Amino acid sequence: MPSLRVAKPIVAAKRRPRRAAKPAPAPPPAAYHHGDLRAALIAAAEVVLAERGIEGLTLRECARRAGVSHGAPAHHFGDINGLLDAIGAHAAAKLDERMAQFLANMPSGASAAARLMATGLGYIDFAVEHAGLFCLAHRGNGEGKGAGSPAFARLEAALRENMPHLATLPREALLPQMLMRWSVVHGFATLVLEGRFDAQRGTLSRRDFAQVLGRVVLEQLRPPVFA
Amino acid sequence: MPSLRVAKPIVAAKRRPRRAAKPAPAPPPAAYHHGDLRAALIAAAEVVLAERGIEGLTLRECARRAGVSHGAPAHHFGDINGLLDAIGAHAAAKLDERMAQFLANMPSGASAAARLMATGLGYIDFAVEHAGLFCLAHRGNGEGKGAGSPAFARLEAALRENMPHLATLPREALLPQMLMRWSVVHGFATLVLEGRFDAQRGTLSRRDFAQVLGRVVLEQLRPPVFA
DNA sequence: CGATTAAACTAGACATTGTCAAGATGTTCC
DNA sequence: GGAACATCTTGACAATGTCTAGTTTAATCG
Repeated sequence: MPSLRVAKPIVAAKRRPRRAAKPAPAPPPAAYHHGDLRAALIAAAEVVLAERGIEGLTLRECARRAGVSHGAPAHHFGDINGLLDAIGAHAAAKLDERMAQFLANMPSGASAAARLMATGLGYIDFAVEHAGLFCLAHRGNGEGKGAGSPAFARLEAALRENMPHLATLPREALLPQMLMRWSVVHGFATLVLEGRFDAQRGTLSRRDFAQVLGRVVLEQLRPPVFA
Repeated sequence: MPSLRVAKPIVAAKRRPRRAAKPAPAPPPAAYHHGDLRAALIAAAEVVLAERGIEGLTLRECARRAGVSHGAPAHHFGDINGLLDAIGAHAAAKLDERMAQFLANMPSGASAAARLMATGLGYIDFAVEHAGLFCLAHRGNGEGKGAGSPAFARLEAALRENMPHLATLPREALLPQMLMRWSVVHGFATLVLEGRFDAQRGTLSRRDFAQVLGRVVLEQLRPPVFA
């Protein structure tokens, strides 16, 4: 990284200028020369990320895998941070998907507490299985982040379900609870990713171990506050 | 990073070959040509880290600041990961210092819960004030990490104090509690560092905001489980 | 005390990376 | 058909990590 000087996103912010009327062939803003190179580059990047980790993720390597010249990505992402942000947005969506999936896999009669736990375990599972993506999922201020994200809304709903006597409280009143639970899950996932518990897990895969230990850790949060 | 091939720490692991009898001048293994270049490089690295963040930290920049040639660091750290690990070890020690300091600043009559909270706030404060160092504090399997670290021992002591009825329990019985609390603090610190709450903090500095919000979040953990 | 050995460091080279500028190629629209 | 434009290529440049070989300096030992 040669120039870390001040800030020169010069060619950065211009994603989809216009998408005027056009009943034409490909779906969204499809192919010019290549066929939606932007998506292809992101896909390539995710493969690299899974293969060589975050350290091996390079603009040029992505271009290579996509079969284009090394300068091509610049027009779509401007900067390498642009690419990282794009992957991050995709990753955030996938993370949310995983949580929703864990939630959907619960038996229909499951308690609210069990469903709350499930979303947490989904978060942890995604982090451990896709470490690279997970690291990039928290970038920029894309609208899907922090408060306002679907994940946060799900957390809020689960919490209200779980504590009936708080169901009607204003949001600020249970925000601390939400933040605390978010912190536990995020922190635990991070610690696992840093290999902090690798000494304790025997023959179990990191993923399985994260699930069983994660469940134990999250159990510590019960009984729900003030219940 | 050219070669991510397999693993070639060739000149890596040889820190202090021998330190035979020698009542001579400088303290530990002091100066050969430069005067403990190793320490000077680490110091320079920490300055760079504070000035330009983790992205601006380079072997060559450190060498420049220390006034040595660009190849010099290799003999002390072998790899750039060697330097990062060295800084990480230093950072871990400083993090522990900060927690101990927060603990020491408590009034002598403070409750066990308040002291437990204080160590957590110390953790958070260090993370926010020295983001770069904090990121590197969790690397490798240096003996000061994870279970077995002084911080972990402190946490255990505070927990036993806080829950008298658990004071005599075997360690495994309260390990989940320790992990959970570690996760909250670590997770919250990480979220703050990622700028996740920057929209909510008004004019407060990130550091101050982390303290007040951190306190609120950690309050949610009381009353202590099963108490 | 002088020679040898080894450590600490220098200097040069190389491959790789991010970024920029300029040009070539195809698409869209009037 | 031709202008305007987005897309992509090519070539260049500075900067970085790492390797190799050489140079300087300290420690050791006969």
